[in-house]
Amino acid sequence: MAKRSDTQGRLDDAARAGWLYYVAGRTQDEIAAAMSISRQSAQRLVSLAVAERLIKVRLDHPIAACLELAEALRKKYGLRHAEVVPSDPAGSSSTVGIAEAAAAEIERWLKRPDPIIIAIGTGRTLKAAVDQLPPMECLQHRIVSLTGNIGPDGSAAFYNVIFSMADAIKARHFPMPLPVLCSSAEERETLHDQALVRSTLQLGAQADVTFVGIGELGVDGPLCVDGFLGREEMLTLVKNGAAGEICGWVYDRQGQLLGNSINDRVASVPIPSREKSSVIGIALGKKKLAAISGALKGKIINGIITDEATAEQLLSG
Amino acid sequence: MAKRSDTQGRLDDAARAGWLYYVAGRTQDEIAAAMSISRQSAQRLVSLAVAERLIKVRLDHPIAACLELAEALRKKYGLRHAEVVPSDPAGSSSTVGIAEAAAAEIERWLKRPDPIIIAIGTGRTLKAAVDQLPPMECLQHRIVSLTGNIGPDGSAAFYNVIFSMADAIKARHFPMPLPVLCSSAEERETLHDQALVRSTLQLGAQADVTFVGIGELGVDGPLCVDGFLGREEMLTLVKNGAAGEICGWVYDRQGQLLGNSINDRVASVPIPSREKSSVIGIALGKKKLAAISGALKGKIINGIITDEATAEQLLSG
DNA sequence: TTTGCTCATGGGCAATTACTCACCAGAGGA
DNA sequence: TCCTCTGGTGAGTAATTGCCCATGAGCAAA
Repeated sequence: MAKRSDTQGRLDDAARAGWLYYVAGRTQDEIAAAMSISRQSAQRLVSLAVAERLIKVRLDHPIAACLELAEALRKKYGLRHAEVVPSDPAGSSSTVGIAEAAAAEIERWLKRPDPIIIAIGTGRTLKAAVDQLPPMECLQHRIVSLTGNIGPDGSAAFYNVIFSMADAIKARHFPMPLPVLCSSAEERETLHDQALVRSTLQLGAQADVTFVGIGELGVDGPLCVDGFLGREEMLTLVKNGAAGEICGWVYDRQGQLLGNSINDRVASVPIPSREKSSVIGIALGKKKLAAISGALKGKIINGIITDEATAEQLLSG
Repeated sequence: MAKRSDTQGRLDDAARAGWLYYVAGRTQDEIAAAMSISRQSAQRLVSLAVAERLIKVRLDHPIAACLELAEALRKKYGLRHAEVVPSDPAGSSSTVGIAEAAAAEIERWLKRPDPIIIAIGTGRTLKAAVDQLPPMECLQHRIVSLTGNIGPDGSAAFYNVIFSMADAIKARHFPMPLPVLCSSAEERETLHDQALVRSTLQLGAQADVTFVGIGELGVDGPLCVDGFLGREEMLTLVKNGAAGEICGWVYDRQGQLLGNSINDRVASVPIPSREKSSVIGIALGKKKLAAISGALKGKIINGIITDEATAEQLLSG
């Protein structure tokens, strides 16, 4: 019984010490003097107060909610990187805030002094992010595009992001001199066998970090809007369970690549290893929810940059 | 990337750093790495977060000694509410600790779902408490100031607390468009007869809970320091037995309002009924002892938030 | 354009804090 | 009674943090 009351008294002391430390801002030495104990004991009491959750810290800032969501996402999906930006309340645009955040993240990688390989996917959101990049000189790095740069009509694909990136960033960049979709698996094989293409493919496979957009499916999704797929093909895909697309690779709600689909004809570099490198998806919005969720569940990506509203839906789902 | 010079962005970063440090428990080195800044910058952001009061620390523990004192106070003076916080041993500041405790109590009232009327007095201690409040949405409540918001020189009275409160709390708030002291009893009557003022007076009278500071008298007391009373007037008051003031209402050591004094000219709302509502005084310190004691003895207040040392003196006296 | 001011930065260093180790005291069981 | 286990203590040491200073960028006034 002495033990019980001692424990109680110790918690009181812990509370007192914690109060003096955190609220009154005194040092542990001063607390030790005030309570007539050794400095080490004061330190123990303070850390006990923390461990017993007597001390509650709160952060009054809109960012706090975002950071908590990011932490939750990281935990739920085992991510290497998660970033949540505040939702634009009036937000209809799919790039508000997220583009800046993604640009900041890209910039962090570009600032590294050691040479790395950065792979870049495609998509409007990613393009908006890249457009936010300030001019930089990064001759130590190599930047490689995961997707072909030739559109369905033979012109340059507009949302091939690597050219926008090359405008701002001085680095060696490697576009893919291929269409986005081949007409058949055989054609893809032939094309991929070219020396130039092969080295680019190899480069992509070695990427240290990859940034990709995430496309939703449906007749309003980017694959259709940009003319890579016809309306009928798309409807068939959706009927077969397709939920989203990254660099043209189509997957279902669990993030499993579809086998009997256009995936045989996608000319893109396979998405780099999520074991050995960071693959960061950049997307937000209700329309993309299934696509983002699938990519996370199937571990097609191991990093995400999104907004508050989307993060909440991802966590509740 | 956004310009680093903009204040908003810097505060966001400070919030991020503060969150990572206090909530996630990372070291400043880790934060620096995560945010791609130097460790020193991370440290600056963390201390900025503290300086900007983005970080709020609260101690959640009923400390035995304080509880005992609180219980004794409650019994001795028949109080509805008594709260005692640990004294800062080296404490010179009159707001350390007590402000947090008072803020917690105010927050408890604000969190009530049923609509209530909260009346707010004045004073430095009370202002410090209100400054600790986190942003809240409480549209169901009404907050009314007991004192005028026009200072002796015609400017806005700085320690009129309701405006600070309005910054953090989203609720209907009703300041008093009056001076603190009128030049005569007649002027007061005229002013109080205005329709707008009358409705505010009425609102104040209906308050469910009232928070007031307690001011000591003397030439160093707030009435003099803030220029509401001249030195001579004050000395006369003290000679006549004045011991303290709440919202400008001056009372003696037994808590009886003085009849022949400035009380005829105080424009404040009468202190709400202690029979039907809670009137909580917030004060500590040896200088205020007579003022606090008088307010308790005369039942001008029926609740007190103070510190350990003051509580002990109140009980021994 | 120059000048002067403000403010963020990074380095270095001293103060402060956290952790590990060895030891001790009391409770409870064999 | 003795042993062991739990939980606390102080010392020493490594890690972390706070502060000062010189520097340089951005900006407004001259």
